[in-house]
Amino acid sequence: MVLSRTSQYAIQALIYIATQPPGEPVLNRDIADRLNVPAAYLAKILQSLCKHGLLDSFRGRLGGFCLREGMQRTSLMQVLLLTEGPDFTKSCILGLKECTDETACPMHFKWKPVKNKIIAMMNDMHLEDLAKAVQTGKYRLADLPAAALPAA
Amino acid sequence: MVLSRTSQYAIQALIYIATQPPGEPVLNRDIADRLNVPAAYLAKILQSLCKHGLLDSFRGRLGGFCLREGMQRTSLMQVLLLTEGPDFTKSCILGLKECTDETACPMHFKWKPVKNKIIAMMNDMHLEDLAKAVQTGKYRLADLPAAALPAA
DNA sequence: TTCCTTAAGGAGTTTTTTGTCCGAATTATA
DNA sequence: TATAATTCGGACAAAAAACTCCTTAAGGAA
Ligand code: FES
Ligand code: FES
Repeated sequence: MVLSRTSQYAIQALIYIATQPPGEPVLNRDIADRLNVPAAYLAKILQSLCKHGLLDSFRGRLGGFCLREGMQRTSLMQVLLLTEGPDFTKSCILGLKECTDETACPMHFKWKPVKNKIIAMMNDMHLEDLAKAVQTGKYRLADLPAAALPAA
Repeated sequence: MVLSRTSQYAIQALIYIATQPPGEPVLNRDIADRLNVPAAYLAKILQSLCKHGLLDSFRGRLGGFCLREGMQRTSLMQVLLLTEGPDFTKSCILGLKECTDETACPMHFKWKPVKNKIIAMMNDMHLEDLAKAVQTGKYRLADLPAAALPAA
């Protein structure tokens, strides 16, 4: 309804990494297993997050991915601007090229406050906090694996 | 950010048809020209809206598409349930299969009220009203055609 | 030094979405 | 009845998104 798979995987992975002890690289394979997501695809996403400075990567034994220093307080908006593109916040819900009060489509003045809510929400959520929420055990980062479902 | 192209075209077309005198079929070609969208693709969408009972279609001379009787008060939600699928309102922003308070992802309790806003908004907007808004001339259904832009 | 493990990077495949084309069916009108 | 205008329906094509595979480079440890 709102985010591409790529964005979803990126956010899930970043939160998961943020739940892990800082400085200890996390394996792509482990993230993919944990999130139940295609590993080769996730690898591309992590690679891109490295290039954009959110993650550090290390090759070889004891390699993997870490949150870059100071990136614990990265907001989801920062992530989404990378994964969805810089126009993420600028779009008209009907697809018009411009979305301003002066070029309003018939949905504009209803949509605008909702859109602003979404933007505020994304600006307001940070990896750190989401990771802590996950660590309480009250929230899920991925679907329950089949093994965890009640036996048939 | 939120709607597929198909949904955008469908809504635009329905609003446009709703601005036209009822009972006088509107040509696919005219809608496509007016909205500046691909005619052959739009035709498929209109065909599907017919099958789902929102529109009536007429072939041959004086043919075209009309809003089905009583469909002036169709809500955008009704349209979106057709174009985005019946799970439109059910999705987790992180892509989890379930989105309930019991199966919450770490974004759930922030996202839920926003999502409910979107749903309420879509339930609240009806073709009739949107069409009237367009008829005031204050709102755009499509990007300005190149012809309407200030000369270079 | 050699082996194993890991990410990097590039090319390619599959699936979904978006968009095109064309012939057949239908209808008003001359 | 012939003709032109229109939607219908199916097949096809292109583009974008999601996903895979393979080779190379780099790093740690035996
Ligand atoms: S112009 Fe359409 S939402 Fe702003
Ligand atoms: S479970 Fe993720 S938004 Fe509800």
